[in-house]
Amino acid sequence: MNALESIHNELNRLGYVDNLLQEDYVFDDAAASETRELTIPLAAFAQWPPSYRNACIGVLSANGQSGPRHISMYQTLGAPMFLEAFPDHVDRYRIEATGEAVFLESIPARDIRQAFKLNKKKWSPEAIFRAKAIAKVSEPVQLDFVDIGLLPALKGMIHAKLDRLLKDILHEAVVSYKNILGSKPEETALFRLVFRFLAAKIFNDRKHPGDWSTSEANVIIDSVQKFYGPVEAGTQSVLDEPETQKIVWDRLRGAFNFQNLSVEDLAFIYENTLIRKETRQQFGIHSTPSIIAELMVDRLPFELLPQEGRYVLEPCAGHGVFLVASLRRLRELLPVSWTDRQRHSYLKERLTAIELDTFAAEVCRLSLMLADYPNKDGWQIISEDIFRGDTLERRLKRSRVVLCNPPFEDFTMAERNRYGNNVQNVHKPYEVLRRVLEYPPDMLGFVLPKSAIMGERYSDLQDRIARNYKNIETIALPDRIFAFSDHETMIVLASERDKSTRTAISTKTFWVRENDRLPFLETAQLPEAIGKKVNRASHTVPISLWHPPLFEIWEYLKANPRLKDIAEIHRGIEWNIPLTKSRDILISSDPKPGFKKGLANVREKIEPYYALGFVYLNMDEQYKRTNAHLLPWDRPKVIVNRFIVSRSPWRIVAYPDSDGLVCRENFVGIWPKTNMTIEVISALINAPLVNAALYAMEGKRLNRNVTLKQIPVPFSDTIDTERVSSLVKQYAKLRFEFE
DNA sequence: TAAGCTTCTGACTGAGCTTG
DNA sequence: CAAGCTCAGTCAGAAGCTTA
Repeated sequence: MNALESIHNELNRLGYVDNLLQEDYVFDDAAASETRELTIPLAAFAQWPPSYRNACIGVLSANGQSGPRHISMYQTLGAPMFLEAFPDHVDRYRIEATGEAVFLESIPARDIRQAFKLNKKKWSPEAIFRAKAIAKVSEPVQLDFVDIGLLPALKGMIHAKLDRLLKDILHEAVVSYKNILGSKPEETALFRLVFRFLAAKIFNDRKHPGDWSTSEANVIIDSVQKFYGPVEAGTQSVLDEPETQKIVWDRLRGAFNFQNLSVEDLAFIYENTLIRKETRQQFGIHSTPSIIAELMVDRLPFELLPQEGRYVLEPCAGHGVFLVASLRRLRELLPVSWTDRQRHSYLKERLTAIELDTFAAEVCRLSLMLADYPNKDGWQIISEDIFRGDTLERRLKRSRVVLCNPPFEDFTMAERNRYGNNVQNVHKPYEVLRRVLEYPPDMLGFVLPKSAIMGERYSDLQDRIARNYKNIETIALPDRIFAFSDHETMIVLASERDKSTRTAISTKTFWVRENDRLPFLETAQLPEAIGKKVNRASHTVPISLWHPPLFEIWEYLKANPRLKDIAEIHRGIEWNIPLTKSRDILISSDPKPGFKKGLANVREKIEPYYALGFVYLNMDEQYKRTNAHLLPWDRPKVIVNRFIVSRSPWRIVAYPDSDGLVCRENFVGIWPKTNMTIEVISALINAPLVNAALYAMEGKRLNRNVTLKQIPVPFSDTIDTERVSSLVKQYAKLRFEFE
C-alpha cells in the first residue's frame, strides 16, 4: 500500500466517508483573476455539498514538485491542513491566509497509522470544521494548524470573482438586448433568466444527474423550470430573447468551476450584483452587505438554543440576506451525518421572511433556493405589510431569533393615515423595534441608524433591551458600508434573555472607524470593545447601550462644569427665503444699510483664532426665520463651525470675535456667561479635549449644540485667564501679520 | 392640555471634483 | 469626457418647549 492509499484509509476511519472524501477533486483557483482549474488527488470535507467553507484536509502526492510553495498553490481549496505524500513519508503543512504554507512535521510511512490515531480528535471533520468557522461557538476549539484568517480571506476572493463575473455577464446581456430590440431589458425577467442559468451551472459543476452542459439555452431554461416545478416557475416569464439568452448561458457555461464555492455565497452575490440602483431606489431597498449579515449571525449564539427551537424571523426581509446567512449558520450547527433532505426540511421550517414587495420576495426565494441547492422550494415568505394588522405579532410569537434591517425613513403623512393607531412613532425603525420588543425573542439583531443608539430618540427602547437581555453588543459602523446609502449605521445584538431586575448585564460597544473600514469589509474584523457591566437594580435612569470611546476621561471629568455652564450656545441666523435663489438680497460683499459684517461660509474662512473673507449679512427682520437675529451679536463671543472641518478627530475650530460679527446657521456662536474670556473659551475649544469629545460622541457630519453643551470643561478653576488670553491675542496678531 | 412657536435634524441634495 | 463620488450646505418638517 502506498502512502496515498494509507492516508485514504485513515481519513475514512476519522469519519471522512463516502462523498466527504473526494478523489481527484477539481476546483477553481479563486486567487487567479481568470479561470484556472486545479485538481487535487484527495480532499476531505466536513459536509456535503463540498465547498471551501467545509474543506478540512487536502492531500497531494509529491511527483516532481513539492514543498511549501507547491502546497500554497492549492490554498483556495479552503482546507487549513495539507498532507503531502512521499513514497516513504508524509509531510504535514498549515495553510496561511497570506504567504506560503508552513511546514509542521514529517511523518515516516510506518508511523502514519499511529499519527492519525494520536490526532483522532484534532483531525476529525467536526473539530476542523468548528475550528475554521468564523463564528465563536460556545466552546472555542483551537487547533494550532488552523489559521482563522483563511476562511475570510478566501471568501473575499471568491465574492470578488463572482461579482466580477456576474457584472460582466449582466453588462453583455443588457448591451446585446439593446442592440437587438433597441431598449433595455425588463429587470425582473432578466433576473429570472440569470437565476435559471446559475442553477444550471451549479448542477453542471456539481455533476447533478441530467444534461446540464448543453449549449442550447432554451433547453436549459426548460430543464431548470421542470426541476423546480411548475408552481415556482410556471407563472413567471424569463427574458424572452434568444440571442441574449444564449450570451448569458455561453458566458456562464464557460466561466470558472463552481464546484468548490459555497452556494450561499452565490446567493449573496446574486442579489447584491443583480439589483441595480434604480430598482433599489424604487423599492426603498438598502440591502445589507453580506459581510454585515454574516457578522451579525455569527455573533449571535444560535448554538445556545435547542436545535429544534432555532426559529428565525426576518421582517422587512428584502432579499433575505439574514435568512441566507442564518441558513448557513443553522446548517453548520447540524450534525455532520444528516442528509440533504433532512437538512432542507429542517431549514425550511425554521426560516421565515416577511416582505411586501413581490419582486424582493421573489429574489429572496430564489436566493434561498440557490443557497440550499439542490432542494426545491417550500420557503416561508409571507407577502404582507407588517405595519398593517398583526402579522408581525403572530409570527413573533413563534420565533426565537429576529433579524432585521428595517427601512430607515419616516412614515409619510399618507402612510400614517393609512395605518392609524397601529403606528405610534413616525420613525419606521423605531416602530419595528418597538413591536418586536413587545414579544421579545430569545435573541435579536437589528441594523439601526446611528442616531438611534447615540442619541436620545430610542432611549426607552434601549432601556427595554437592557432589561430583557443580559448580553448586549452595539457596533457602530462608518458610512459607506451600505453601498447604497451614506447613512451611518449601528448594529444592535442582544441575547441571553432574562428579565430579573437584580441582574448585572454585560454591554459591549465596538466602534469601527473610518480607518478600520477596509479590514472590516474584507474580514469582518472588529476593533477592541469597550465593555461595561451594568446592574439593572441600581439604574434608575434609562440604561444606555452605547459607551463612547475614551470613557475613562469622561468618567474622570464627570463632576466638572459643562460648556453650557460657562457659556450661552446658539446657532447663527436663518432667513425665511431660500438662500440659493436670493443670495443677492441676503448677502453682500460690501457694507449696506441694514446689513452687518459677518461670515457666510466655513471653508477657508475660519481657522483657529483667525478668520477672513468677511461679507455683509442682511439683518432685516422681514427675512428672519428664527429669533437668532435678535441674539447679542455685538457682544464678544466665540464663533465655531457647525459642520465638521475634517473627517479626522480635529473637527471644530474656534475664532474669538470682539468685532460684532454675525454668522449664519452653518456657524455656532458661544457667548461667555462667567468671567471666562472669549480667548480662553476658544483655546479650550481648539484644544484636543473638545475635539475628542465631539469625535467620540458625534456622527460624521455635525457638531451639534446638544453635544457641545455637554462637553466638560477641564481645569475649570485653575486656568490662568490672563496668560491664556494674552497668548491667544499674541498668536492672532502674528497670524494676521503673516497673511 | 393643546396650540403655537422655536429649534433641530437629515436612507437630503446638488455642485464640483475625481476617475476610469 | 461622462459617470460616479464626495463634500458642503439647504430647507422642510418633526420634536421639543412654552404659554395660555
